Amino acid sequence: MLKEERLRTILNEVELHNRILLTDIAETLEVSIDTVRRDVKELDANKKLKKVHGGAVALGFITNNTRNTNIYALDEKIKIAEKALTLIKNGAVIFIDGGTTCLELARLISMDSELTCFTISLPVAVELSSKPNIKVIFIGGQISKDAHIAIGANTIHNLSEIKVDYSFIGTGYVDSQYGLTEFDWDIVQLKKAVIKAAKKTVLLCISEKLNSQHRYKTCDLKEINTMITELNADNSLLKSFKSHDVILL
Amino acid sequence: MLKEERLRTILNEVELHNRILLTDIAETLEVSIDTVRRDVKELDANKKLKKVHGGAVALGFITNNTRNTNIYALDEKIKIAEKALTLIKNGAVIFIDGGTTCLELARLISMDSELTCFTISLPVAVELSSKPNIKVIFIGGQISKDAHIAIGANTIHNLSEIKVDYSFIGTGYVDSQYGLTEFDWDIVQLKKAVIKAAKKTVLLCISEKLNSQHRYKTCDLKEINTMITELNADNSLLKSFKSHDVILL
DNA sequence: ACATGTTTTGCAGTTTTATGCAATATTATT
DNA sequence: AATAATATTGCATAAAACTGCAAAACATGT
Repeated sequence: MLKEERLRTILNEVELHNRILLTDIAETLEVSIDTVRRDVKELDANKKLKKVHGGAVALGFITNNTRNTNIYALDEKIKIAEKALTLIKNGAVIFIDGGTTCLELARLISMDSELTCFTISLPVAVELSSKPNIKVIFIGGQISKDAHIAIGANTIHNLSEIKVDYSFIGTGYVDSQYGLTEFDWDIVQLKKAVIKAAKKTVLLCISEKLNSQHRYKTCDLKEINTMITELNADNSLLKSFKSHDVILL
Repeated sequence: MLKEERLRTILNEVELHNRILLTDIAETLEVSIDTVRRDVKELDANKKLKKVHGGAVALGFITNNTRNTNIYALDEKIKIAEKALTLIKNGAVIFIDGGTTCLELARLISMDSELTCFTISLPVAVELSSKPNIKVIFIGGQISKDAHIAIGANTIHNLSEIKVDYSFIGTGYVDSQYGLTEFDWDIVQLKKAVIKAAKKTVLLCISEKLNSQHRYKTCDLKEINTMITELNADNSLLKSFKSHDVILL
């Protein structure tokens, strides 16, 4: 049996069962345990699986554990969040919006950084509150069942009384002509308040949402100071945004 | 079974039930208690959960009282919460405090019940927001790192503008003579506001806290309409509360 | 076909890791 | 204070991982 076949077989087994024992593989492939060990080591080095004591497990087996939902385009969102993170200086006062991309940003903030973070998002607040040096202020309100954020008049009123250095927000839809739009009227009111409460607004937006629009308008593009999206976003999509300050990965 | 699988199983159990007993895990996984202990220790070191005497609790499942990291008391807390649940009628407007006992109450509320719930506790809000028919209103404020509740002047101000049917609260210490007391002055101010915001206040309190007191006073016992504690609480402890309206299990 | 160098494989000895057990210490509970 | 439950520690054993080495398999150039 060729080595390549063995590697393929091992990987298949791991992906099928999420885990394998080296002894089992050695037996079924009729090679020595040392050979299997070397193979698995190689696969591990190539990030195909994770080698553990006594066997190997599929990559997704270890990670993703604390994440309860499967997030669409997670990799892209993490990259965007990483870029956004570079804007945050120690000691800053920021606002972090709801949505999965913003949640990734909250996740990425290091334990050591000292920040004051306002948020309306329950998951973001939970994530941040475990970081000892982050002062977390939750803007209260009724919690929406779908987005898990505080909404309503009281939330908007509270937002009107603060001014943060940076506001990191998401949007439902964004288009060079129509600006930022949403499906939900209440969300629009909220986002308007968020933008008003910020010296600078940073839009975190996967390319999927570029050049799409909906019924209710949050703001024009010119009110957004920085937009972060993927580099691989279709150039034709991006050129219409070029007149504005767009950071790409 | 691979060690990796065990770690994952333990983590899953913790996240599912918020708490586990080492003895239970050892039995289900068919390994020695020492092994489980080592595993949990490792998970704790990796910040995946928090190890406590006799077991482990999920992160985010935080007590507001360091004295009380004992997971055995949880059974009692659940019983107390179950009793408290009987007071909640459909359509009611209630407030639920922070702390593990109140969190248990939030967990027990059924998916079908229609309620309006105010809270200052992040874990309670997270728990309730998954229930479709509960209107959850989070009273905003700065999130305290230890208790994971909103505190501060804004929180207290917001509380001053609401009136709920029932307020379910916990306390650090309770004594027939000194009433409800706390270790923390800010918490006292908050609890005063909570009591003021309620038509009726229900104290959820494990017997461990009976006849203990601390520096700062929240209120007299007579301001509490109902106190719920365990039946097995020492009778001598309870008789001094008899002049008040005390519900026992 | 042959020699040479490289890669792969299995083996033996050694080191590391995982696990359970027992003795002791610490922590809850009464 | 006494008792029970849980933690910690050191140790023994077994399994697994690592290391160096030599034989086998393979590739390559002549």
